[in-house]
Amino acid sequence: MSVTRPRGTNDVLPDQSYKWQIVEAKIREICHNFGYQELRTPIFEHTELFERGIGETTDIVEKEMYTFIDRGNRSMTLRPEGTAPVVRAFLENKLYAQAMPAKVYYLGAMFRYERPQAGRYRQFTQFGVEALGSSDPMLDVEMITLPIKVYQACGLEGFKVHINSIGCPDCRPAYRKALQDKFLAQQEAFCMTCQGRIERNPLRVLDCKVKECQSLLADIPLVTESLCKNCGDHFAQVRTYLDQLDVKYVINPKLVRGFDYYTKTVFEIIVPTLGSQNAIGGGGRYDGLVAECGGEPQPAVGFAVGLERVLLSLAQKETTVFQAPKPDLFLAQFGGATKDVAIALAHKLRDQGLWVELDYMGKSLRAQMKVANKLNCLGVIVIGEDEVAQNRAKLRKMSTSEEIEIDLNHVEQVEQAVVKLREGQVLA
RNA sequence: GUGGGUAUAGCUCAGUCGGUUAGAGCGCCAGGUUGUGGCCCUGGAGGUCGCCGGUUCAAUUCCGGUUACUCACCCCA
Repeated sequence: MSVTRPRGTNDVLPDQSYKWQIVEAKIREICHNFGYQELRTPIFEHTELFERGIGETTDIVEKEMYTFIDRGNRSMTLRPEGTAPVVRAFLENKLYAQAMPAKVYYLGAMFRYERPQAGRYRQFTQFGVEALGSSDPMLDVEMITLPIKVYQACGLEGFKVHINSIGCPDCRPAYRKALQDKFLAQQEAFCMTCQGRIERNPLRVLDCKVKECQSLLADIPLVTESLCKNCGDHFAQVRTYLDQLDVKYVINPKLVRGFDYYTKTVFEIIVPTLGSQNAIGGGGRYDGLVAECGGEPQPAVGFAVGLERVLLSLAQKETTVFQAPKPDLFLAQFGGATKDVAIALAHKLRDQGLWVELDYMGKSLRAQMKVANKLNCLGVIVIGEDEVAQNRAKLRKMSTSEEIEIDLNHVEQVEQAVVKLREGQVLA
């Protein structure tokens, strides 16, 4: 029996899971403020949805999907991203028949069969937002500002926003052709991967990391100068709103995204200190995807954030957002009747919403105090035979060793003391 | 899928130029304090030296393979 987790997966242990809960709570709060509601889709979908939605020739579809045949001989795929399922749910449940745009978010596990690396896992967690049914540039801007709010709420700093427009079916083909022709003229000068890209997706050559390739791009035409009027106006309006909101960004004409469905606005948010996998969020407009999935054409825009990467970049710096939770009280006892009293008291206090710890290992009082200290308990109540006899006990504030007497029959005395403990006030 | 690095206690790592009982710090447990934590002191538990094979009188050490981790490419969150 193997006790190792599958490659590229992670256990989130108790000393980390509270951080996830905080990030998730921030996300839900901010989505709520922006008016986005959660849409929960299945973990797996019909394989065809991703093949058509993401694009047959993308890396994800060609070699990264967890695809299996189910017992009914259907081809199923663990979702590698969240947008296509949202579009499917939008169409299947006829959300377009309700008030538009449809504003939804999702939060959950995605799966891609890739070689694991820092910030890249086979099962990873994405939070994403989608707005379907409107082409208003205001929504493009919300897709950039919303994740920024999330990062800021988590105490993350030092991220950079890159934006670009990659045009639409009216203007992109011409640009793509122009690039391709230019590259083909000196094809041998490019690296091997780029030579392949020239055929398949010449835009991808733009963000190649090989120096030789970059040096060949000096006088290539920029997408931003090849946009049709509609796309150009749209991009200008997006920038105007961003400026008005004082959002810092850089226009990166070489920013290209991997999925086929993007049109017009694309953006990425990067943490430069994160290593090679440094994009903590990205997205863009996908005005053609709804039609591609078989619905009436609907403009749409969205983004996704990789939570492992957010947590990773947060781990690089101290932040006050992530305070480890502390137990309110430890009830120390000596066994026998004192244990019975401690159990009963713990039960009552827990009913009042207090986090109450007990000893389950038969430890001595001294050892129980050590445990309480190790757990960072705010206070300890020692319950011995004298205390049981008199129905009174000492409550000790661990940070200062201050002690007060409490009446074991009056639970509200303990509650009041805990309020002070949580506030860091003196008890007396 | 391609290339590099690593694998010794729960964690971080020493170490063995191939040789008898493989170490440290931290953590864990107990005691010093027969009813009071942090600091200090003492003691204890805990390892098939990743796995399989080869060379050798002898392998944790050398060699090959394998798996995992890790970094980078590719790509992406």
